[in-house]
Amino acid sequence: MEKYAPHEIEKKWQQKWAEEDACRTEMDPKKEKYYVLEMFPYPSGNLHMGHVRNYSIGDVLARYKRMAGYNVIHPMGFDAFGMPAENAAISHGVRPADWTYSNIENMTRQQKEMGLSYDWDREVETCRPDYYRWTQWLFELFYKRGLAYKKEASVNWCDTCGTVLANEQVIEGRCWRCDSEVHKKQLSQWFLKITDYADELLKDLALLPGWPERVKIMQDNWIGRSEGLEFSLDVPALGEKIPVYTTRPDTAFGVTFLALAAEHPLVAKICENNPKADEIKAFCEKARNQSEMERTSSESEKEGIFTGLSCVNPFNGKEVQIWVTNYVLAEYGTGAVMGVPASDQRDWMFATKYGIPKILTIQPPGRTLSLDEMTEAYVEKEGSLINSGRFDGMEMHDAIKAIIDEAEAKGFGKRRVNYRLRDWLISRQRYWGAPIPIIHCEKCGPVLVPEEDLPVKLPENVKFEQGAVSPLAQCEDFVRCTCPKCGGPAHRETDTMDTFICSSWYYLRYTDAHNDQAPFDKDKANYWAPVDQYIGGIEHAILHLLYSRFFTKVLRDAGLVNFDEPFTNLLTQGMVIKDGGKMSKSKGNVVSPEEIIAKYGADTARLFILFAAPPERDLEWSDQGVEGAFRFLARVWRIVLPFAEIVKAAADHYDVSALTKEEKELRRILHVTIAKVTEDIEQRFTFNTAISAVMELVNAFYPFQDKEGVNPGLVREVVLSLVKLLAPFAPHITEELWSHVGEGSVHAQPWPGYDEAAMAQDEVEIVLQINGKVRDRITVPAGLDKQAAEKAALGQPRVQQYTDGKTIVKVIAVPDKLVNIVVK
RNA sequence: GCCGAAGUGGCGGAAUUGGCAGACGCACUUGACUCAAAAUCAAGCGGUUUAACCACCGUGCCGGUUCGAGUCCGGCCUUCGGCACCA
Repeated sequence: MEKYAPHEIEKKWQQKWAEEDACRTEMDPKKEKYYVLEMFPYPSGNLHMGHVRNYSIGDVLARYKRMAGYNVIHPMGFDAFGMPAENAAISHGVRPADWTYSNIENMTRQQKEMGLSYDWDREVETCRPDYYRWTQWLFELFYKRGLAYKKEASVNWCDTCGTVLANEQVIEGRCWRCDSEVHKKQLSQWFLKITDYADELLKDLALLPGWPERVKIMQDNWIGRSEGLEFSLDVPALGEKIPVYTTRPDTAFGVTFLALAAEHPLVAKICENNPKADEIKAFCEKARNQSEMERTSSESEKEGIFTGLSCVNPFNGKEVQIWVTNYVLAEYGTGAVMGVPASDQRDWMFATKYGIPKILTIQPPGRTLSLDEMTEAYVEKEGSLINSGRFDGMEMHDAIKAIIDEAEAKGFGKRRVNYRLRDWLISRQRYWGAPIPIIHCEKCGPVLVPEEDLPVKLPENVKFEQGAVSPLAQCEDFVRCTCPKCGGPAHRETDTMDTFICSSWYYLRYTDAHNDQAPFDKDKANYWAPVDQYIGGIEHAILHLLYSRFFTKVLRDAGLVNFDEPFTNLLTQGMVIKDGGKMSKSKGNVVSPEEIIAKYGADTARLFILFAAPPERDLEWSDQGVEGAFRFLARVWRIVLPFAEIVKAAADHYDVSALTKEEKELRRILHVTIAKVTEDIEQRFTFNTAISAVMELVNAFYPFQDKEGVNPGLVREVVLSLVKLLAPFAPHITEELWSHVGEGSVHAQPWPGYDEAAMAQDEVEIVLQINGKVRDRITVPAGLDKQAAEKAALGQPRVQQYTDGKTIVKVIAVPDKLVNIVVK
């Protein structure tokens, strides 16, 4: 017998599969489909262990589902636009396209070396004109539906990347990609109106029982729905009204000031003819220059300036001072807030600092607060109203309703729902992205590039320089054009789209990757999509996973797809860590997949990574664990091959009743294993326990290699099942072994079924407990009833020893498990 | 501050419905094979105690429910992750 030599085997079968197009799938409405998708990678140049883990999990599912009889689509592609390509252009002078395509080539080679069962014919690369043509087409669709607009706004700007960022891409005030501090800039930018779908995006989380709870909670928090009252306060001196939003209308009688955001539009008018105008303007300027971190940290100082003006609280007619502050957010609600120091901690701190009065309007149940003794605001949502005129004594939740009703009845306010979610800022002042297909005409304003002129291709004659403005804006040939509407001189939009747009619809393009008439054919998309099982990192919990949901809903409303949600089930895999931390170049703890595959082969790499931890948890890399996985595969090799002749000669059907006791036990273990592996893959995704079950089967089978005259029918059953059970995890070695024992490809075999009857035991060991402590074990016939088990237990000498001279209070018997005797 | 997840041998982990804690693997120890080593095969492997059996202790901590708790309930502690002036 030859030794297990993974490299020859793997290369051989990878070639064969490629030649035979083994993973190619076609739409077939008669067959039930299954869509397995792993998040497509950014072409950084090399696969890392996180990719290996992601793809190994997906490949097990894809291969299993194929064997289970589904028409499986399992595609791969590249999320190929983005900053690093442009940075390479700046620092190394390579063209972003060349850099990207050579990385894709290398990573594709690495993916192929892993033996992943992708239908490469469906591959998409988002930076190719035949893909971004349709990204642009979809932008136009959004535009026509009123979901894309350009507006001047205070936006997040990253100096290092030289571009604006979406809210979702700012993490603790820093850029998600380069970690440099983000600051606000007033710019005119393109947005997608995701807020139009805020309510549905929130509500439909309920349609996703197959998503991890924490991802749904994160999206829920991010959307941040709140219900409350919007009402206006008159400013008699200006003849204006200031609308405010509050979730605590019950505290409306406690308002002692009105707080405006420094960016509030009314600030300019307040400054007209105002003796404090210079001071106010200086304050606003200072607030605007504070970093995101300084302004949004809850610990930072609340500052403000009195405008000298007042407005009127419509609920009680009282005058309240108008202040401009640094802690009210311009973008949320109305950019103005009613200040209630007694019921809001921020307002409390602000009022204390500036000597603004406080009025207590809520008393908690069971105790009496007084302002003199309070050191902080009472913010609990419990209690009843005081100092609130006609609402005094009312329970606060009832008061919320009553007060909103009154505001609506009197016409100065209305019920309102607010979201934390903001519209998606999609403009990027960068080159390597899909150009926004808009032409700016002096006469006609912004005009869509006609559909037949798409794609708006990226020009190639551009310069890349550190710190320069977008290369596209400097490219005269690109910028200058004529208006499609009036034919007059015009200029192109030079911003490109956020790459998250490209990745918001790629899973649909896979269903019809070569279509040059439409982004995808409706029937094909509706057959294959939604994705049945999506697998990827938790880092996309909000970003990509929220954007894709938004896209899907818009496409549904446009009649392009007939489902509400893109990803029916989601599995968020844990990180691969080593020495307690995430693998990273800076920590120097990186293990390269290429090295591992070169040393042990892809099957070992896959098996280790699937065995070391359940998919959702972080996985600690262990070089010795990899050795163990390799040893196991070699063990399988050694147990299967010597039986090849027997297996080939034996018949499929054999007389089970003729098996010896040991043989029968082996067959029992086999069927238990099949059931266990099937359940673990199908329902729990616990590949670690599935693999351990196969190891136990191999351990049970091992002694049989030395035995004479083992039943050939049983040997055949065990060997063929074993190879099939392991096939999704280690596709190459199993294919090689299959070529010695079976016909065709193992991956085209039906998944083995199990026989409940074979799983049954004749005898079982039960535990005998005295007061819950295990004192003995006995073997009894399976299915022995309670009385008989009890009797057998009480007859045991060890049991008698413990019960002797004591009173038996109670006996609990659980058939096939235990007998517990309670004594006193 | 709010929300969430987790805490089990030397290590990764298992115990799916409240019923034998530690499956499987790694590491380690011993034996076989070998001139020797590696590989392989066989056996052992939570702690205290013991020649051995036995016994006692043991799933972050304190308490509760139960014949029986890693699992359920109440109260903490620690670690990690997310959100964080959203009115």
